[in-house]
Amino acid sequence: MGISEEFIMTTISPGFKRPITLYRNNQNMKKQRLAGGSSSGDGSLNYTHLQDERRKLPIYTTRHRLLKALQPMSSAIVIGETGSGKTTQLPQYLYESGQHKKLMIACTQPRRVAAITVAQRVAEEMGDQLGHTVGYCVRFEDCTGKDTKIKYMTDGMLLREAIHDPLLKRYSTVILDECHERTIHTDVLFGVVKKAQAERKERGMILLKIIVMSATMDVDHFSNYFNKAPVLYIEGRQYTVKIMYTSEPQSDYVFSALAAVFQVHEESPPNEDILVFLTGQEEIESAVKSIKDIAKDLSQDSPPLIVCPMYAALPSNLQLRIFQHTPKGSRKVIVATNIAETSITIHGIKHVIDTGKVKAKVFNPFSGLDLLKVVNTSKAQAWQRSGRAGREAPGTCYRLYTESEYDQMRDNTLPEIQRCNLSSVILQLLALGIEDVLNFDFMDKPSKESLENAVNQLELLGAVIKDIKPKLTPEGRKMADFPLEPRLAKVILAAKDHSCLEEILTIVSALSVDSVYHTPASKKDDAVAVRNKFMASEGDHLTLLNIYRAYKGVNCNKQWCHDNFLNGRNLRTAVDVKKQLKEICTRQQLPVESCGQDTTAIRKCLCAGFFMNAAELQKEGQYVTVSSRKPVSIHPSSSIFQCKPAYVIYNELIQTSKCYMRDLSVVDADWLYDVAPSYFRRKLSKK
DNA sequence: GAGCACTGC
Repeated sequence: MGISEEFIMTTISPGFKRPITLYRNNQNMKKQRLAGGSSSGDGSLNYTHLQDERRKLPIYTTRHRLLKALQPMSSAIVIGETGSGKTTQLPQYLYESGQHKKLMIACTQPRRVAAITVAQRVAEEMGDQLGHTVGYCVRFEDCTGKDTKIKYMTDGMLLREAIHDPLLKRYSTVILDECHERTIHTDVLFGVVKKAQAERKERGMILLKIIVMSATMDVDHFSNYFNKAPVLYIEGRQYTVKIMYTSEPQSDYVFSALAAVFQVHEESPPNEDILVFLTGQEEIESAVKSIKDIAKDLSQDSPPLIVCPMYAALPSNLQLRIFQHTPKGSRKVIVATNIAETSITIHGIKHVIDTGKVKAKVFNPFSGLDLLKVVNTSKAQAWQRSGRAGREAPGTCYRLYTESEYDQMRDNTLPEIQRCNLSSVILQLLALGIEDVLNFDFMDKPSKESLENAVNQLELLGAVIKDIKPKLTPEGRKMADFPLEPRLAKVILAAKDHSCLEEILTIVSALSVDSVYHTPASKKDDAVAVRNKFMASEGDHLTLLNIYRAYKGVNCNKQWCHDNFLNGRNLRTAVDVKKQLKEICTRQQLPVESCGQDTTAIRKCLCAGFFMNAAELQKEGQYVTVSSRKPVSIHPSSSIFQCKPAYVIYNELIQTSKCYMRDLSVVDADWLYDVAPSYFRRKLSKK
């Protein structure tokens, strides 16, 4: 093994070691050192103060040893807990020491906000204007310049860049941060940077240094993949979090969470805020209501409770409430989804209540259907959650499950790449010039079925030709240029033949952002009634077109969105997406034309990308899918729910009480045959 | 006649 004692700065103990056991309140209580400390500061701090701050970070004491160790290494794994300063400091150290060799240092993040805020902080620390030496690059925003040497970016962005430059020639170092999260992008990047490194070496070019940063302890896996790369450990700045387990398994985790909230509320001094992890919007809204109702009946002596819901679909103005300072003498309770696990950090949290549950997309390989289901978290997730109680001071985490239930949890969440449709990934790898995609060097290889599925879908779309190895077609190359799933990219390319790219770009943009609808549970009927005016008889795609046009017609007015139960944030994103897609179309010399009122042209284009998602009305009034004759129904939220057209196409199937088609358009059988004659001949002969 | 976690290009 390449791990040398000399390189191990400090060993830390994340949650996989046996902790000390104490007892109180009949509950098993445990003591554990956890991630803590905060590295983000406010923007007004001056340069000298910031330099002091930098020197106080745990990573600072190891600076020289770290640089000396990294100098000769082509690849390294850096393990550091939250608060160690690795994300802000390591790129600076490499730059200051000249190890960047005049090329850029890339540091990738799974999330946009992280890339932006870290870059801002580092620019400040260096006393430099953002976009000069230090910059960031995320979708819709490139804040880098000709002098940029340290570039923070989303992992997806580096992957996009790699399509046009597979050897990553502008970079001397690529730091892949937060690798323990195992996003589909970092997992693909692992293989891409490894290949670039080998090829640059072979061609005698400047070597590519790869640094993989992670909070995980599963270091051997990472190290082995990168040719037994050495592992460096950096100490974190952490506070003790007491872990409590329940003595008995809980049958109703929402009820237990409410009980826990009020137990903590009674036992703890005010100003110690509580963070509760639940699974979804509805559950959270109802829990928030219950907490408020119960709080009304509490005695006058107990501190006032401020209860805030938090989930991604919550409008931004309501999201901001969780960051407001808690008035002295009261207590804030935040009820959140796993958005509070990594994406946002809330100050003042002293108590975490962890139900041990999360809503996750579960892929059923037998039906080929996605299903959103409440499942148990992994151990890693549980530790991530408890860490949220120890960011600024020692805290407590109440786990609403027993210790033996904890022991039965899987260690890590399954990497995204093993539970997703891979058609985008395969298309990207082919565009990167990877010849043998089915045998690509993944750190954790997806199943053979899942890879073959993806290739088959791409073949249907005309993006690849199946030979001994799948080969990219010129059309596939064009599709890869779009930041869209292949089916939607295909719809755009098809628009050329129907002179309706303007409308198609709008619909595709609206489809590729989160829901443009906002439906508060209490005003469901109002929302449906008000939005009725946008409904198109041809289906949901044209309804989206109507909404987008109306939104632009009022100059993207926020109040109008609110009045019409639409999500302004997501509509705004759709406008940005459309602009970006339009630029790519212009580069590809696709004429952006409008078809006016001709919705037939639009629906024909949609068929080109979604013909494999067609359903046919049966005599009994039931729909079946054309691909597998599976019984399906129109989702009640669809604008054609009341109608019974002979043929429809849909964007996705979702299994709940029934198997529902979502986002539909009414189509003509002839259009389907025209767009994929051989596919439908095959399907016909099966009948 | 129903209900949708979270990211990202």
